[in-house]
Amino acid sequence: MTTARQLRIGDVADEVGITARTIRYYEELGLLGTDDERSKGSHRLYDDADIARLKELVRLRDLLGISLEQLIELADDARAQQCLRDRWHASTDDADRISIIEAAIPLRERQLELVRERKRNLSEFEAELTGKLASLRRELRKLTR
Amino acid sequence: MTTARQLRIGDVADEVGITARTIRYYEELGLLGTDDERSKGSHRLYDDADIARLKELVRLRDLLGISLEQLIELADDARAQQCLRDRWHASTDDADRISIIEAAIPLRERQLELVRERKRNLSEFEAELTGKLASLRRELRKLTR
DNA sequence: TTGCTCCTCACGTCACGTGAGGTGGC
DNA sequence: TTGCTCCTCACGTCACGTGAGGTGGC
Repeated sequence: MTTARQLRIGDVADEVGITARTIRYYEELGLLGTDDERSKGSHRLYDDADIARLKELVRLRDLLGISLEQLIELADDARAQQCLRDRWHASTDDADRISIIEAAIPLRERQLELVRERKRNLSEFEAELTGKLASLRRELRKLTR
Repeated sequence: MTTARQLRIGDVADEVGITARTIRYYEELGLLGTDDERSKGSHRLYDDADIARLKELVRLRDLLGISLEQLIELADDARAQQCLRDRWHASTDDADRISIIEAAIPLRERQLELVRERKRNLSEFEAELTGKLASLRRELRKLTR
């Protein structure tokens, strides 16, 4: 049993690049493990898995512009998957692991498609900007010659 | 004098892919020509230049995640530039046009740099996702064989 | 004249920001 | 014990959404 390092909310916020308020808000929305055994008023504690999760949420939010409502849906998908795993966890057999992986693959594929679509839109924008810059520079050369 | 087509706010909203409320809000913030001669209560009218401007604002907002406050700054830059042009407009000489172009170029260059940075971040994300997908598929093949 | 779209308030909402006032761990 | 970070309300803000009630143009 490895003792994972326990981080406080401020450290997590710094590492992820958000504020403590945002982390509490995401917990309130159910985007993070709700940590049932924490007694009211006591400090929240996080580990590296939580940091990885938050970083992914923030990236989906910022780079893809996904709303928190949509993030909750994705999380629900993931949780349904987790539930599936828990139910079959007594018999950690191959059928179990296969179904988990088969659920995870289309989720990642959807994310990948969103990333690529966004890149295409940006490439279009980039092309327009380079075009405008080229014509501006052409015009400038014509005038300064 | 070409009679530019006059569009109403709903048509503009449809074409740009936003709502009329958003257009009014942007006008309120000073992101669109404030149209001084419109009497209170009468309909707003737009032309193709307004549509182009709105489309660019929306793209900067959505693809680059730029806040409206920052968009206002950019608009102020552009307006200062416009002011410069107006002041020297009596003598539409080369020095005038050169200064305008020399002001426009770094503005476009900054936008281009932002677009490329965003693309780099997305490429990084894309690489991670393809990596995860590859290992998921490897795992699946190992289990189903 | 009849719809339809537009107008102006004005309150609601989402995703947090920002104190106020108080408690907990090195 | 002294700071420092944490806690929980709770109100503020940004970027609009969403009616309410009324007016204007084909």
